[in-house]
Amino acid sequence: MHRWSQLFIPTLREAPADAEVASHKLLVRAGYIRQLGAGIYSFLFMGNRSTQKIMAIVRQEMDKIGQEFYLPALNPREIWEASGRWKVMGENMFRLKDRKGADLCLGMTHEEVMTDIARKELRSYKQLPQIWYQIQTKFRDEPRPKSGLLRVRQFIMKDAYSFDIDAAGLDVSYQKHYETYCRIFDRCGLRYMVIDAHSGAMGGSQSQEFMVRTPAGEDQVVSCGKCTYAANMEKAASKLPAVEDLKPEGNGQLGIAGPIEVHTPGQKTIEDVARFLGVSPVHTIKTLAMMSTAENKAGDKDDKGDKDNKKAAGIRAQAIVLLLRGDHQMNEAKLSTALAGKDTRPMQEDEIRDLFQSPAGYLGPLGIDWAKDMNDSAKPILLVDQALAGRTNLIGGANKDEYHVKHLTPGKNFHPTAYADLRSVTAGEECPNCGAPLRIDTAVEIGHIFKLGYKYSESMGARVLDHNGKEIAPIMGSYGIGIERILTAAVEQSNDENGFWLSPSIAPFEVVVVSTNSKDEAIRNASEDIVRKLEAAGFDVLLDDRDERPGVKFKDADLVGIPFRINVGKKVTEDTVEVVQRSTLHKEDVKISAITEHFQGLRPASR
RNA sequence: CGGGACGUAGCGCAGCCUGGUAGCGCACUUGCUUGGGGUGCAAGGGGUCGCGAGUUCAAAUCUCGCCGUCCCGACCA
Repeated sequence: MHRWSQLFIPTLREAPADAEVASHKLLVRAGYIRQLGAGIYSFLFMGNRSTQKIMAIVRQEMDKIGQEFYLPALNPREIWEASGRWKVMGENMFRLKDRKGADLCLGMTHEEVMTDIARKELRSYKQLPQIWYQIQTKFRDEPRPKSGLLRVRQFIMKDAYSFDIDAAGLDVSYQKHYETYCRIFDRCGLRYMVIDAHSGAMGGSQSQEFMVRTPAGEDQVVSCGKCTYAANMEKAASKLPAVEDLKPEGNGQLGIAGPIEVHTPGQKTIEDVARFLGVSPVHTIKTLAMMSTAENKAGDKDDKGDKDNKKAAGIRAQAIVLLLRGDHQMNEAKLSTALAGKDTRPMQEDEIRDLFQSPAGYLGPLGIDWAKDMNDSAKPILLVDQALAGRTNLIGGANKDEYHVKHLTPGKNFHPTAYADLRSVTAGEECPNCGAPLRIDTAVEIGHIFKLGYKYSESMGARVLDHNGKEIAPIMGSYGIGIERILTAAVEQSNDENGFWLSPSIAPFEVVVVSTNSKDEAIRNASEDIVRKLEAAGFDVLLDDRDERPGVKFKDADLVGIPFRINVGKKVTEDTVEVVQRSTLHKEDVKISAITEHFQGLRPASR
């Protein structure tokens, strides 16, 4: 029997001043966690019970589709060199040396170790498909740990990897994970959404994230209120209302006029220029100048050391000019996708002047010899956002101080290297599927499924023989769930000023029995009797037998996340206790003799 | 890594400007009291004032350096 009086559940009336978000404050106040350092937390009794239950659910569901492994957190440098990520991970990876001076790191994720096993062991298509998973501690040296358990440097992750002979097989493995993840999050009692995610340029053909809406989240999620469309900001699309182009000016001639320079003294921002010329920003072009930085994030399989990379950098750095509609915002992830994973940085003013002979605020597309296609690395690339395709008579920079140009028409007056989706969606724009207005929310990512493709199997040399005896690389998927984030998200979405409530499936206890007066023998006996009965029926029950005033116990019971409370008071003489549902605070009298049946009735059918 | 704030008892804070015996609330201990929403009374225990230098007769307080934590930004397969 779990007696509160004997347990360590250090509840706090006030949250530490450090805590900002609800889940952080409440998990500390409820005695679930304590902070050890920035982004490093200890789980105490209650917190550990909850995460253990979450892991049990994850295991049960994952065991239906895969096999559990347990891989080392301590990894030798070599396998990370093999995949090219020793370098790519940069400062985000914890690194250390052993006594012999050999480089080691703490795993941030386990594609390398899993693929290493695969390359050593898998030989034939007959061994495929495989789904391997583990529940493991990950380490990431976050530049800025924050928001309590939301962004930490050490955390538990369930990570799974699939190996298939072909893309069709990967589709099946991916779908299995999708369904499994839905079951896991459903069982954890979360309200979540599944969104299309940015899959990067690394051959990742599909990627979805499981998100929980909360103001504490760090991701921006675009979703449709009417249909099921939902996507990460980095991927989201929208329909734009048609824009009526400006009429060409001049002697009444039809069609499109040629570019005309206009004097725009002191007008630097889009808003200034639009106002000055008496037009809406939708008729203007926003010009952004970027410089590609050397490394190809997705690529570099062969990490030959600093010198070679720097040399390559010198060759590959390239100017990239972006054109967007004046009122649109550039999205870096989309830009990266358009550039096949290349990193970019904004150009310096003097670079713009040197390259384009234009002052920084007045850059425009005219008179520059743009690259013909994306592979033309000798000339600057002109990337034009799709929203400008088909538009006419736009206003843009004249490459000349205090001058803009009217009557710019893409494809006519200048020739883009390519069109691409480069802009961020904003709230209220139309859903690409159904046209209803889109909303944007912040959310926290609790799971991610990802079609990896061949990146790791190829770079690390995993090969199997196919039906024809031909050697091929297996195609992989990777699938993650943040264990603590399930807890955190659950707290974020179910709390009030007095505390939080978890689903019975992941709460440290399903019921707390409050003995309202521990000096009263009848009450005390009845309380223990109820606990015994419920435990016999398989419930996790906490008995609050502390010698405290009822008010103190009620406050604590409300705080600590337990979904049901039984108040044992004077009515025991009438065989009656009060059952309180924490989420609704709904109270009802229940006969002690029928207490087990009462709770069995509340249980989900499948168990 | 850039910008900002903070560091005094387990938690929340005052004291610092104007240098001189370290304080409040909660929590904790003991006794009494109370017993359905953090009961009341009384008596107690607990602090290297983040660390290190410096100035001074004297430093929580002034100066410098370091460390730590939080927030904004950058970053976030």
